[in-house]
Amino acid sequence: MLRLYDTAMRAKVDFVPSVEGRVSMYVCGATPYDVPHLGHGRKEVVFDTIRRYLVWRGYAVKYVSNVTDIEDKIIARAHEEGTTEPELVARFEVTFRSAFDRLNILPPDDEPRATEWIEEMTRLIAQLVANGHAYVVEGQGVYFQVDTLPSYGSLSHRTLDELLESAGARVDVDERKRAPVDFALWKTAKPGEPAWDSPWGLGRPGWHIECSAMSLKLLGDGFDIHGGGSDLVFPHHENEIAQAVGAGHEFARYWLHNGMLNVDGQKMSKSLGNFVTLVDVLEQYDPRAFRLLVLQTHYRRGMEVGEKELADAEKAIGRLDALARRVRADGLESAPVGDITPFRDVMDDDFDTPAALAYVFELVRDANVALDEGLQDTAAASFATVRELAAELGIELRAEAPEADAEIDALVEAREAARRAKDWAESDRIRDELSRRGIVVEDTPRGPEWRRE
RNA sequence: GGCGGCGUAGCCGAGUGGCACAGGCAGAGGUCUGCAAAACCUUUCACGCGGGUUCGAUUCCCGCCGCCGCCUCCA
Repeated sequence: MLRLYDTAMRAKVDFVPSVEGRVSMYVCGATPYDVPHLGHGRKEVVFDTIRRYLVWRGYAVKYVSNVTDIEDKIIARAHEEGTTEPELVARFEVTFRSAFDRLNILPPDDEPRATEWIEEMTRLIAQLVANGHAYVVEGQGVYFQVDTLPSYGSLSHRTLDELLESAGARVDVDERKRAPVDFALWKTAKPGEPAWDSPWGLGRPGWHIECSAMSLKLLGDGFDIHGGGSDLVFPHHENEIAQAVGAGHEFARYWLHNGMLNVDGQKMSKSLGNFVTLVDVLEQYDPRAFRLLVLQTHYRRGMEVGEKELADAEKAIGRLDALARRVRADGLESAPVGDITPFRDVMDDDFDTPAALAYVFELVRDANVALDEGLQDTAAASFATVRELAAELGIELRAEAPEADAEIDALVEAREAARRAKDWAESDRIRDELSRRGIVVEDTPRGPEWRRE
């Protein structure tokens, strides 16, 4: 039985999809007004891994993740750069997607853009106005009236009183709203801003309404899983629920949130200015190392990331690849997958990827031991399991055959000749020469083998 | 101030009411190697502090200290 931690219940609960064998999930995507940072990367890796696991577990999964392509920050940034909003978004979307591709993130089944679903949003807003949950402020827009919905706060476990007490303590209260906690559903356009038509005049949707409208439309009422970063629990996800419920819909049945990523113990974020871009890290390190690092921490916890952590993870990846090379050299690549039960058991327990990886690395050792002892069948079986489970976690092992290179081959051969002649000075000199060219030579029972570092 | 989370070896980081074999990285010693590399074996180092419940607490409860997140845009 698959169990997962539901934010609303604040507990691990049995996962029972609303339609047997099928899972519908929605994960809040990013607002591409700048390059992606490592936090985006973590979120993508976490939910991609959960999605892959559900598929691997036999569910037919429909995975939807949105692109917020209209929003205040996009407008501001486009203005700064003297470009248009669509151009800005298109440019950064490419950056996001290519970074995600390198992380082996599967594309969503559907990736709705906010601007393509305006009509759906205005319909939802109109419903909220009709139901008495929203009100219009002339010249400003439409607001959701929080105190009309008694269940407000159920996800983030806050009461209206608590919210009213702290609201305004840190933020300027908008004078036109009936209560400080009320939030915008529709924002009236100022001159020069991109705008869409609506029953309340030209304007654009509020951030929260997008996700409610698009998730309900694409996945239907009562879809199974809604995910996102833990910093979205309040107010974003709370508001999504309010909008859907207020309009008479049943919303997500399970809420999953990934923990934040810390640099030197502090949350990494745009506002703190301590963020590291995903692009930089993926250029400096094997993208699989970042993925491994993310999965070595449980998804709900905060995790530390820095150069040391990334370098360590890269070495761990090297260990996997080294085994793959060994196995390929022995021609043991095809074997049935062995025991996956320990893996499934820990993954079924709220996606415990650190424990799952521990099992994978135990199998790596088993395979190496078997190879050392000449137990080829055993080795092949362990390796097949390693490869299968690593791939399930989105990590592909590499055992590239060294590409043909006459010059390198000649050097390696010359070194071999020197070694045969026991001319160690010469053979070491050649090895140093190769090393300068980024070539690693390993002397194996089958003779010397080389690869690029 | 309100709500929540966390504090496990040198670092990252799982887990558990019953001896702490998690795992990765690093350190030490060894096997293999001409030397390496890779691999394997052995090994050093840890449950923040104080109470309580219990036969037994790192695990459950309370308090304290420290750190972090949310309460505002945020993954």
